[in-house]
Amino acid sequence: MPLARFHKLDADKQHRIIEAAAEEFSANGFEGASLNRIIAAAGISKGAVYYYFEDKADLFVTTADVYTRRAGFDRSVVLGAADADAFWAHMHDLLEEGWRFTCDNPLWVGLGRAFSQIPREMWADGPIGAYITEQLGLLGRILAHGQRLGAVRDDLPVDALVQVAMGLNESFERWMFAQWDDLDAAGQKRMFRIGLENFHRLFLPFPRDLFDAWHPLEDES
Amino acid sequence: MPLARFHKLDADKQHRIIEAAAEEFSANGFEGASLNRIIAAAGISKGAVYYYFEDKADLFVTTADVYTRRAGFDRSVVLGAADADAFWAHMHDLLEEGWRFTCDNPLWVGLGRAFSQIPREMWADGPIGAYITEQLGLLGRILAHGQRLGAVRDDLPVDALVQVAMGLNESFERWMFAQWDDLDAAGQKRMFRIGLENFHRLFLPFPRDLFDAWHPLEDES
Amino acid sequence: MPLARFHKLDADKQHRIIEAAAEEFSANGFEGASLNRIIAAAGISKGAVYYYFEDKADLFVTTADVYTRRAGFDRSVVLGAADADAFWAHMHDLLEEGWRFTCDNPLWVGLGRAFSQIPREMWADGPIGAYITEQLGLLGRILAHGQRLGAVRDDLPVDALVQVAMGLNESFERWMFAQWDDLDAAGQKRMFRIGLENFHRLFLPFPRDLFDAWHPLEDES
Amino acid sequence: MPLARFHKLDADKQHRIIEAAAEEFSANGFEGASLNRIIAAAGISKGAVYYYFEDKADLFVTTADVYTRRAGFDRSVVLGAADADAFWAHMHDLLEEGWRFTCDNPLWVGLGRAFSQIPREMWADGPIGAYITEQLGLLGRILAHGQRLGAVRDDLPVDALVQVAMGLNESFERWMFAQWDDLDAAGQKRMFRIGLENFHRLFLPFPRDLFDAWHPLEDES
DNA sequence: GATGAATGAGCTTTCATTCAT
DNA sequence: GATGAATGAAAGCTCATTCAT
Repeated sequence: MPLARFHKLDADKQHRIIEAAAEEFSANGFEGASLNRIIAAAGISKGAVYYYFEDKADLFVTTADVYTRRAGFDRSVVLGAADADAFWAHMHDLLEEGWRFTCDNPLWVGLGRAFSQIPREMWADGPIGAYITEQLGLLGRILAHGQRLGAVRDDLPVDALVQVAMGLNESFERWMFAQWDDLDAAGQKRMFRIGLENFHRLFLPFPRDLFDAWHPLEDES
Repeated sequence: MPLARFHKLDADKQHRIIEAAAEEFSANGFEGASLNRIIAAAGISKGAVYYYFEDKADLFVTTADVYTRRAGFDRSVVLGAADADAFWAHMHDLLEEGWRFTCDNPLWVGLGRAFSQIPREMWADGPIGAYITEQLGLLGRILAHGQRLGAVRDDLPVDALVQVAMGLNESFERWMFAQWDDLDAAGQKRMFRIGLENFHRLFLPFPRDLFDAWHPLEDES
Repeated sequence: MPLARFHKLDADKQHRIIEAAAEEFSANGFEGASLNRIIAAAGISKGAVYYYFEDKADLFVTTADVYTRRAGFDRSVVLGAADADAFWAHMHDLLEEGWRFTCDNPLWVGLGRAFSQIPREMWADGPIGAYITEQLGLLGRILAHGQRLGAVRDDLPVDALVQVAMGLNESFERWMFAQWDDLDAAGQKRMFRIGLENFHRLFLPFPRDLFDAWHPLEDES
Repeated sequence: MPLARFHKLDADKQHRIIEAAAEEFSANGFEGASLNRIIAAAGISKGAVYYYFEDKADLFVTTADVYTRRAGFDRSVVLGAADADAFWAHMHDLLEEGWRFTCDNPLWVGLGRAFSQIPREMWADGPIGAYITEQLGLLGRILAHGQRLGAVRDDLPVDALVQVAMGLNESFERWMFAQWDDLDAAGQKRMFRIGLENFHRLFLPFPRDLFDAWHPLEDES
C-alpha cells in the first residue's frame, strides 16, 4: 500500500498516476509493465514513483485496490444478509455491479489477469501478499457466510470456493467483455442473467436448491 | 514447434531441456521466465536453445505440448461419443486422467497459468498462435459435439464455454493440487468426483438434466 | 537527435561520448560499430547511452551532426549566391573549409563512409531518415540553385548530381587525407585547388563554361 | 580466394553458393550478411562453407570476384591500347559493358557497397587484402597506361585517380540503377553516354583534350 | 518535498567458427 | 569428403531501483 505521502497529493495527480498504471499493467501484465512508460503517461518524475510507493509491486497493488473499490468489491453488504434469499439477492447486486463496472472499464479485466501473473514467490509477503490476503479473505468470509446461511454448498472448503469463484468470474468476464459492444440492451441483460446463473450452478447447495432457484430467462424478458 | 533437430537429441537431453523449461515457465509465466535460468538448469549452452527452437515462444509451446500429451488432453475419444451419457462418461475419463496427471505433475498447473498470461497479440500468429488454435479448437469441438448430443447447454456459444471451462479447470486444479498431499485415497477420489460435478453443474443443459445427473457422493463411497 | 538531456551534460562528458562514438563509427561503420566499445572508450555506463539517445542510430546521427556542423556543411551561404561566379566562389569556400576540416579530423572521412553504409531501409524514417533528408536536401537545394544560376550542368537531375557529388567528395577526401601528412604547405594548397577543379569538371555546364573556368595551377603558384 | 576444393564442385552447386552469397552480401553488407541465411538459401551445410572457404571474408571475396569477372572488369584489353583514342575507345567498351552488367545484375551495386563496408583492419591482409590489391592494382595499371598515352590527366598520382574513379563509378551506378526500369531504350543509351562523359570530364588531361572530346548528345541520337 | 541523472544486471537473439564423426 | 551439432561471446536494448541534490 502506498506510503502515506501519496494520499496527500492533489486528486488530479493521484488520478493520473493510477490511470496510467492501470492502463500499463492491464495491457502488459505485472512483469511486462514498464515504470518508464507509466511515468511518461502520467507525466511524473521517475523518482516520484519511489517517493510515493515502495516499489513496482506496491504501485500495482495500489492501482488494483483503487479499481477494486470502484468495482464495489470491497463492500460486503453481503455479509449482513440474514437468510439465503437475501444472500443471493446481495450477491446478485454485487456481481451485477462488478460486471457493469467491467463493461465500462475494460482495464479491469486486464488488471485481473495481471494479478494472476505475479510470480508466486511474491504472493506470500510484501505489499502483494497483504493485498491478496485481504481480497481473498473478504471473498472467503462472504462465501463462509453463505455456507452458514445454507445459501452456498458446503461440500468444498471455503478456500476452494474462493479459487473457483475467481476463476469463473475472470473467465466469464473476459469472454463477456469481448462480446460486449456487439450486444444490444437485451443481450447485455441476458448476459448478466447467465453470469449469475453460473454462480448459482456452481455455488448453490445441490440439487434441490439449485433446481428451485431456476427461473427461465423467458419469464423475465 | 521445435526444429526437427530437437527430436534427434538423445532422450535424456530432451528430457532435461523440457523439464527445466517447464519448471521455469511454470514458476514465472511466459514473460517472466528466463532463458538464462533454463539453460543453467538444463546444463546446455545458450546457443543450443536457438539451435533447437525458433525462439522463446517455440520452447514454451513445445514444453506445453509435451505436457499436454502426457496429460492425455490431445486425445479426443470424446468426439466419438454417440449420446449424452457416453459423452459425459468420456469426459469423466478425460478429466480424471488430466487431474491425476496434475497431481503427479505440479508444473502442469503453472504451465496452464503461463499459457493464459501470454500477451494477447501473440495469440494470433507464430508458434503460439498455432498451438492455441489447436488446443482451443479441440476443446471447442468437444463442447460443440456435446451440444449436438444434448449433453451440453446451448444457451452460451461454444467460445464462451471454452473460456469458462478453462477457467474452471485451472482454478479447481490449482486448489486441488495445493491440497493433494494432505488427502488420503478416499479424499482424493472425492476430489475428482466433485471436480466432475462442477463440470456437470456448469455445462449440463438446465435444470432437468442437471437434476437427473445428480448422484450423491455417499452412494459411491 | 539526442534527447534534450544530452545537452545538459557538462561539455567534457558530451565531448567524450561524441569522440568515442565518432572513433568507433568511423572505424567500423554503422552496423559494425559496437556500443560496448563506445561506452568503454567514453567511460560511461550502458544505460547512459539509452538515457541520452533514442538508440544506436540516434547516437550515430548526433555524432555525424556534430561533425557536420564543425565542418561547416550546415551553413548554406551558397544558396544566397546571385550569379554563377558568386556560386562557385561560395562553393570554393565551402569545400575548402570542409577539406581543411577533414585534414584535422581524420574521423570525418570514416563518418562519411559509415553514413553511406547504412542499410537503405533505414533511410526512410527514424532519426537517420530525418538527418539524411536534411543533409541531402541541403545539398540538393544548393545544386538546384546552381542550376538556376547556370553555374551547374542541367543534363542530369538534381538527385543524380547529389549522389555523384557525395561520391566524388568522399573518394577524394579519403585519398587526400591519406596523403595529407606527407605534403608541404604548397602541396596542400595544390590539393585543394585540384579538388575544386574536380567539382568544376563534373558540375559545370559543358563545355564552354568548363573551358572558361580553367586556370592552370601554374598561374597561381 | 577459395580453397582449391571449391572449384572441383559441380558447377550447379558452385553457382548456388555464389548466388546465395551475392544476394545476401548485396542486401546486407559484409558485416550484416549472415552465413546462416546463405547456407539456407544455397541449400548447403554449415560445415561446407568452412570446407570450401577460409572464412566469411573469403566467401565474400570469391563472390565479388565472380561478379567482377562477369562484369568484364578483369579483362584489361585497355592495357593494350596504342594511343589515346584507342585507350578511350576501350574504356568506353569496358565501362559500357560494366554498366550494362549492372542493369542486368542489381546485386552488383550492392556488392560494391558491401565492399566498402569491410572493416579497415581487414583491408591490409588476408583474402580481402589480396583481392583489393589485385583489383585496385589492375585499375591503377590501366590509368597509368592512360597517363603514358597522354589519355589521362597526370596532375594527380595514379592512386588518387583510382579512388576517384571508384567513387564516381559507384555513385553513378547506384543512381543509374535506381532509375533504370523507368527509362526507355533511348534514355538508357543517353545514361551510358553521360556516364562516359563523366569519366572524360574527370580524367582527360585538361582542358584542350576535354573540350575536343566533347560531342553533344544531340549529334548522336 | 521531489527530482531526474545514472547505473549495471539482465533480457532475447544472432553470430562466425570449430570439430568429432 | 562433408556434415551439422554445439558453442560462447557479443549484439542492441530495457529494466527497476538508487541517491545526490
